[in-house]
Amino acid sequence: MNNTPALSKEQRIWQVCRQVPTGKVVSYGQLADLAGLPGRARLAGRALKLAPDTLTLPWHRVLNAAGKISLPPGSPGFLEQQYRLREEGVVVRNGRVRMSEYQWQPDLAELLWQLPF
DNA sequence: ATATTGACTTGGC
DNA sequence: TGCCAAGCCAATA
Repeated sequence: MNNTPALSKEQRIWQVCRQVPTGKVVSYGQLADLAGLPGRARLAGRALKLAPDTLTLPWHRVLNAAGKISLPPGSPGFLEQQYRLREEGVVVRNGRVRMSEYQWQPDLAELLWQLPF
């Protein structure tokens, strides 16, 4: 029988975020969609904010739908995200990246295999 | 119990 | 390009 406890919405967001490959990015809305939470972009943002550092999530690969870093420009978080993205070879100009070039397009069947739900 | 606040998105102008 | 209004809903106030 199945004793696996259901994952919280935040945990599902975290699980999907873990699958985003180096050098690629996703939007909050896309992250929510892939986690089975359509229309819940805000929840995705909140989930990342609440994520424990011990999870070492690639949170920096998550941008808003316009391809822009959603943290306050110049803030510590903004600067760290920009730095981390550049470390992976992602070109960031004015706090923004070209989604047409870097947006992750996952193979849904494969993603399904990876996720615990 | 009502109101405001977000690491957001989309459509319309 | 940019601004605005809706829609979203858990957490805060």
